[in-house]
Amino acid sequence: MTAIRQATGLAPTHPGHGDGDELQFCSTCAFGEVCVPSGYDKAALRDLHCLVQHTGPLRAGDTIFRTSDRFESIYAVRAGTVKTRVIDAQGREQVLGFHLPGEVIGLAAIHPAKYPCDAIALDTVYLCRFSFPALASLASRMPDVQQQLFRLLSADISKAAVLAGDYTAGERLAAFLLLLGRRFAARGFSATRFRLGMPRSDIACHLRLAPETVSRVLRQFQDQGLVRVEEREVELLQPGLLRELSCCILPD
Amino acid sequence: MTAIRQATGLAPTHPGHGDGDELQFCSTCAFGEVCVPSGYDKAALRDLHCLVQHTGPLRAGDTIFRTSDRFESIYAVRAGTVKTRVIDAQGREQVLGFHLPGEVIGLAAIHPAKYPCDAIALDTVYLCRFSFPALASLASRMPDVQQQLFRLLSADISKAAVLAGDYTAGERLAAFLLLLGRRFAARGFSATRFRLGMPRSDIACHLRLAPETVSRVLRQFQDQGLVRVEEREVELLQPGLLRELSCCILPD
DNA sequence: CGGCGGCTTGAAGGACGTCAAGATTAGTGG
DNA sequence: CCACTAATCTTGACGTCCTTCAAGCCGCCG
Repeated sequence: MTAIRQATGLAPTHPGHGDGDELQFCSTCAFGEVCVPSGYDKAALRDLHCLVQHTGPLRAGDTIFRTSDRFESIYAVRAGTVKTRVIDAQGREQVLGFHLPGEVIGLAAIHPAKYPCDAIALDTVYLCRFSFPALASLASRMPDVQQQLFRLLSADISKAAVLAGDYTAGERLAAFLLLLGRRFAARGFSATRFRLGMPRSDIACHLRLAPETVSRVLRQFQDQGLVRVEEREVELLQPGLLRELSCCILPD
Repeated sequence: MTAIRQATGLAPTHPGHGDGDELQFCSTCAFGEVCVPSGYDKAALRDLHCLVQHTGPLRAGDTIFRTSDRFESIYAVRAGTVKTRVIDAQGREQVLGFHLPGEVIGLAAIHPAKYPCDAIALDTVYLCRFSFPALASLASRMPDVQQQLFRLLSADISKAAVLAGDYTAGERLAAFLLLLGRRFAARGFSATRFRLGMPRSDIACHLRLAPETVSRVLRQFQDQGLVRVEEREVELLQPGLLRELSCCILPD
């Protein structure tokens, strides 16, 4: 990755371990406002930092949790890319989502008390692990923590709905690329120039398309001058047009 | 509805206002264990019952909340059927879900602080309205309430994922019918004999199919002896086979 | 070099959507 | 009670988007 970056003269386009120090990461993490001291008394802060456990590095293909594992913790991605997926009764894979640094996984497991999917590292991954019982107990004492958890949970409900609709391959792919860009931007990286952390087949599974269709549509986008794709490096050349294509999927 | 029920000699197949008294409803509601006294001190219970507001009746077509309305409350359905939907940029309707008595709507609005969809009564509807700020404040003091909210939120994340997959029309319809039956059963009604509270077109929108396809597949199911459909009355004749058809969608 | 996985490209087939017309029911007012 | 209209549902014929199948390409690594 580093080689490609240097060769093409790209600015850093992907959050990686070492791109920022601990504190800098925490400020862009979904739990940031919870973890970073903000006027709480010392006892509460000690509790908080006790329940966070840094894990990693995990290698590509490593499993973070598996379907039916007993639910104990939620995780914030600190570096790398994680995919969540289910394997249905016929052995077909369904990719539920990709998770970038600063994003949280495992929330869907609260209700059944079991993880409803597998979480798998797509490259070298570092995580923050939060014991959920400890977090819930802390939330009872700190309304901000409770509020943040409610928000994270609520946001996940809407995310799932985004790709549930009945859209064409082009609409879905345009929305996927734009959304990925926005999520990188929210973490301080370029919204128009980034690296896909996953193979085409995973993108296809996620968008309910055949890998061949992903290939064809990307080629078509490139021929129309909408994007530039080289391997997994992507540049969005005409975000406005992509936006128009995806307008029926993305909210704003 | 009552006329048809009597004419066909069906047992009561649909929860309606008057099918049970207040307390009986509350015992099957998603908030039941929160609302029904269970060892809390009197002050807490008074708070709780203050923040619940009974509303209704609403008529078919009435709106409970609209997209972009400021988020203030979540609702439990007490009687009737509610659909949630979004209208995309091209004016196409997407039905996100149908909500039966005992189920909760509005949770996806916490994060953006606005409702992300419309909620519309499909027939005569009664609701319990919970002020969310009051509920969150109560949750800080009552861990059980907090836990229940976490569970409800978490469950909604998984629900959205169920129909997001890449399945055939038959698989989706089979899963839809079975799931509806289970939800009725969870509220004390028959799991195999119930009334569809919505038109075919709404089912189609929900399952990402054309209304014509819903019609055709239902007819096919009937010809195969899997179901009996008469108007909106449905009887699942071979739940086992339906289960097999839908096995890649439904968990258990 | 040679093998392997990921990606691309082409051709053929299928599942579902679209269009159009007819059937059945519910609702309304005479 | 009946006629009339509108809405919902059904059924058929045809078209389309995407998948499937098959083959070839490219970069990577032993």
